[in-house]
Amino acid sequence: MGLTKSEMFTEEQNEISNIAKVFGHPARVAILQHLFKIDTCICGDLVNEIGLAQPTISQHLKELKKTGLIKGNITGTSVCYCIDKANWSAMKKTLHLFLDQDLQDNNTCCS
Amino acid sequence: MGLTKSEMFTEEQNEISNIAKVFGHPARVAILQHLFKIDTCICGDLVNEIGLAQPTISQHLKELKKTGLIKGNITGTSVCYCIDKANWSAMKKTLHLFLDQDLQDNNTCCS
DNA sequence: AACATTAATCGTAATATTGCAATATAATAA
DNA sequence: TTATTATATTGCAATATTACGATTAATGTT
Repeated sequence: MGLTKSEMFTEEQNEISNIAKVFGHPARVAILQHLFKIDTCICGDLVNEIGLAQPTISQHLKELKKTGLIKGNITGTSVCYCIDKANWSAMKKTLHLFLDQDLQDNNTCCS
Repeated sequence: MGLTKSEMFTEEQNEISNIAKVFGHPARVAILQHLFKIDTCICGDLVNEIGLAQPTISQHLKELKKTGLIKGNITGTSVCYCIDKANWSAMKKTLHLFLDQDLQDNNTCCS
């Protein structure tokens, strides 16, 4: 159906999957990497840098803004986007908790 | 179009987004968390644990297996699924490189 | 005012994802 | 052999995502 049954899962599970979904497109990964690299940006740069059409980039930026990973300041006719450091840190903490789970190494069935 | 233009991005960007896409559904997060918790598993457990229909769980397991995060051993009529530790570690390394990027903190435009 | 520039929004087409009923497959039990 | 049990596969309907042309909105420039 294409409709995720979010209500069946814990808040943590939904939070993790929502974060992951944002990273689940190479254009958004590329945008974030570029923002990290130059540490300041405008949308036009990204259109040239990444090669997708301007409306497509704008749409991806909107997704990133919606989850709070980036923020944008309007400066004249252009918009300056950059990483939202506080939210990035919070997101990292959530993901690390999930990724850094350790196994007790006592599963004899799959070794 | 729903068709990601993967060829426009670096191998690293595609790798990160492919990993993230797997985590981009709460059912798959729940499956992985459960596998970590009990450190051994069969599919039937997951159907009860998670509450989605058996074919749906089976489909999610297939995704997880495809990316190598889990592996399954056939034992009689049931299949024992568990985390693939080596691949999990490799995946973690890739994601950490991306997540732990640091900002030079010299962006004056968005502060 | 008239035009240029930049980014957002709208509308739409194409593809992907999710979920499940029905069915198939495979191994075991009776 | 005939159930029974456990999981996979198929087929399909519904929703989501991706991409972009056309347009709009907002600001800046001449």
